[in-house]
Amino acid sequence: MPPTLEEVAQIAGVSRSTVSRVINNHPNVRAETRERVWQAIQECGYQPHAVARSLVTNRTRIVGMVIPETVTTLFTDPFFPLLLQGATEACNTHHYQLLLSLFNDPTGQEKTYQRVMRSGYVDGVIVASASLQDPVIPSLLRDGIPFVSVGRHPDEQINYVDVDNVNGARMAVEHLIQLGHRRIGTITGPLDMISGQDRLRGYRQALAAHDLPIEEELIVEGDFRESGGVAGMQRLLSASPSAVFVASDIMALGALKALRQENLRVPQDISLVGFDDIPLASALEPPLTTVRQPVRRMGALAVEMLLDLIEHPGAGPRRIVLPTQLVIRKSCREKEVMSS
Amino acid sequence: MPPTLEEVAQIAGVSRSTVSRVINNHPNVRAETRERVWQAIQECGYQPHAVARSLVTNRTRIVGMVIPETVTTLFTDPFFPLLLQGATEACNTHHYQLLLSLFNDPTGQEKTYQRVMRSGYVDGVIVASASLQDPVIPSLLRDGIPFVSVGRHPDEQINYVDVDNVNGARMAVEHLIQLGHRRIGTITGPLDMISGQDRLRGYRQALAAHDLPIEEELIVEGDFRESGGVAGMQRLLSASPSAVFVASDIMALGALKALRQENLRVPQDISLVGFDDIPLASALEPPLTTVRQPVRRMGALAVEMLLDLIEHPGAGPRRIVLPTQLVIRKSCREKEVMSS
DNA sequence: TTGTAAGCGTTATCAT
DNA sequence: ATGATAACGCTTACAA
Repeated sequence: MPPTLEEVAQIAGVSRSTVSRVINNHPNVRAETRERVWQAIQECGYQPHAVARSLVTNRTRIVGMVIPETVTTLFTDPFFPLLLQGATEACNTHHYQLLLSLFNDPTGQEKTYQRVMRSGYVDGVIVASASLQDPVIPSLLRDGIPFVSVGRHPDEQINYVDVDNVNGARMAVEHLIQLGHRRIGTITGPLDMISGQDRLRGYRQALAAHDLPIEEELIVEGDFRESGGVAGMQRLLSASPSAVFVASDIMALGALKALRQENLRVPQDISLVGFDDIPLASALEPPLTTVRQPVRRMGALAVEMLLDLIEHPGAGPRRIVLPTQLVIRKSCREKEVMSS
Repeated sequence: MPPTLEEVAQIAGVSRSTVSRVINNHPNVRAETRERVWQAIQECGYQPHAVARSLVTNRTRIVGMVIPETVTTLFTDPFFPLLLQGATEACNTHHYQLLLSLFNDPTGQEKTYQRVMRSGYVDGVIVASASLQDPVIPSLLRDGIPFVSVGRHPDEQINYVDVDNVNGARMAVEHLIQLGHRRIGTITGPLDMISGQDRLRGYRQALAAHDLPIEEELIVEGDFRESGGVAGMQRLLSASPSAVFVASDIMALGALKALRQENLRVPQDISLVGFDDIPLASALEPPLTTVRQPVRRMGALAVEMLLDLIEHPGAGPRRIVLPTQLVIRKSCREKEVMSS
């Protein structure tokens, strides 16, 4: 049996409360007793029992990371790993812990939600890229559980951190425009996700800013998966774009494969820009020009925002939008101006 | 305030204990009261308070996943994500939760260990690919915390799940031998990890089985990272192998880049086999022949073994070794027999 | 500055 | 079959 407060108290010859005060550095303890208590603590290797503590403080120092059902298959995409890494690191520095919840059982969603969220184990949660109709966010709101969303959300009262998807996409497409491309297609993300919508919006903004027409046949909806990239590119080909902005690197890989299938070369026959800058991007042949987003940092900031929320509830909504960055590699090339 | 047992009891007109019995399906409750209690539970939306429950049962239904310091940078490698996914899914089906701990602060290792492991929040842990001198395993043993290691461990008493690294490596090298290669190099994993050692052992076994000499200059130690693959291949080149078994796909990517640098083509000039079968492998040019390991399954089995351990302590050591599988793509080619 | 005692929401023992 | 009641290990008034 691990030692308890009581035992430490015995050894130090004080009461339980005094030991408790020492551990929580309450001010009103005589320096000498404080000393004696610490010694007793060392002596028996005392470690506070977090569960018991939580029962009275109503705080567990555990935050949850909720990854909704729809995206668990994307786990091979380094987005979640990086987000997790950032989040865990922030937790470590603040002496919090991270509980990982995949909501991957569509039928039992609500049940799982109840079990996980209302068990009292988490002080708050981070919700990773929920689609707009995901039921988790409304539930959280209803239950008054502190949370921050990774990826912005139209609802006014929701705290989030996000990257500037609109601007990132816009930079990507403007890069293509500057290279002389005029027929620029896009394979979007799922349009029920804000990030999917935002990247499409950036695409539109870039075209509009350069007085290029927006043609619906140059826009096909994808799903952030490789297979979606393949299918998207196949459909897009009939609209014969000279360049394509693909809303994720994983889809860009699919697009590349589809092009190879058709014996089209990148960038000679068609230019490609991705989004994410996952390690794969630089490993592709040709190395992919793409938009880098600070995912790990986003994970860390999400945790910090959440802890702030937990410790200072009630303040106005918090939002952070991080910048993105265009990384130019070798998948784009100038479009020669044709005289025809 | 969420409802407590007491309130449910009030509504149902019974005592706290009876409600508790109903919730834990104890047999000795009259069907009719049971019914009334369930109704009361629905009525007020009661949810057991896990923390309070844990205090008395000494069980949290939380398992920890410990990822030691040395590997956190490898988080972009899909190994951990997949392991996590498998583990989380298994947790879900058994109504457990998963607490993720990266031990990424080398100085505070022991402190973090104490805080996380001895806080009483976890019923047991899974230790992911610790190096042989990692201090976590001895600590766990000392503290009597149930755990299973992902990756085998020489210590007799340690429970683990692993893949058959020896055999996987052996298959890979035998594939090269069958293609006619005789000078086969290898870039190993870190040799302070059992998986690194085992894959090297497989390499040696394959050569030995075919009466090929083992030349030390054909063996260079890597680190499971891309940069290690680059460096390894550069060194290996002076020994002029016609084929190389690289102990991880990520390193194989590095090796490929190093070869490109030297204007050597794969597989025309040199054949390459990797290990892991991460998504990158099939995306490379040429698609990489590699050894597939069931990582996700390993994660799920690790959790299941751990739960078994928690629920039936004391039984003999448990071990699972899963088979690996050679996936032939396009990075290897027959070695023409030269008459010189 | 320190100690006493109540209470957090459960489960478990022991009566009834 | 059900109800008191005592833990579980801690924090926190309140008293001294």
